[in-house]
Amino acid sequence: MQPIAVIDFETTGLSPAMGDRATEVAIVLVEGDQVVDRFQSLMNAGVRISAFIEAYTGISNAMIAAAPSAQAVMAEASRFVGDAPMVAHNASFDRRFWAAELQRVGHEAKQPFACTMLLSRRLYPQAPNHKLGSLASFHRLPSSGRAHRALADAEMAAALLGQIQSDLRCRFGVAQPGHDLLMSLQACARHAVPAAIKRYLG
DNA sequence: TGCCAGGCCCTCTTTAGGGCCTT
Repeated sequence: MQPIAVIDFETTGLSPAMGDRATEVAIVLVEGDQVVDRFQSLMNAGVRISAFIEAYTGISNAMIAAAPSAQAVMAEASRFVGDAPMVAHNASFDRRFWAAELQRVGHEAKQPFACTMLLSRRLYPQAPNHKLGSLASFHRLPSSGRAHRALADAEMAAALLGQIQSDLRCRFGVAQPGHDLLMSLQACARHAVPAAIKRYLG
């Protein structure tokens, strides 16, 4: 069974195109329902962290100063992920930083991304909202540490992915929901989810 | 407690605008 790499970045802001950089990355490897490996590291990209971001993430300039270089961390993260397809919550955000930080070390971001936020909007329209923490509460998923730190959020996203896969099995009878089904579902409008499942099952 | 961007999606729409979500 091919593992899925669930990733979460902490960063200095919202846009690598505006000069924002990653400050921490965490990746959780999932096979079926099981977390089989974890990678987490702060990273020093040589940029200052604003007071707002420090309060938001708990990651300080002192912590970053003592961290390994962004180049070394991203090279190791790239090796850790390999060719595994990837998942993130609001994946458009993490995909941009994944691509931007890898480009700086000469690596290509070739992995496909599925998004637990888009999938949750399709599968759980009754949820109060689709923030990661809210969905974790909605599903009563276990807490795994301080919110807005990379490993805790990656673990939470992995647990949400497990919930999604479990619900696909129960609601639609899909035996082994894989990354290809997740990609298919997130590309469909909300009302077309059953049709997407039907196409997936052939 | 916020701004920056970008993709998705809803609706008072489609010749557009704005909310959500990520840090």
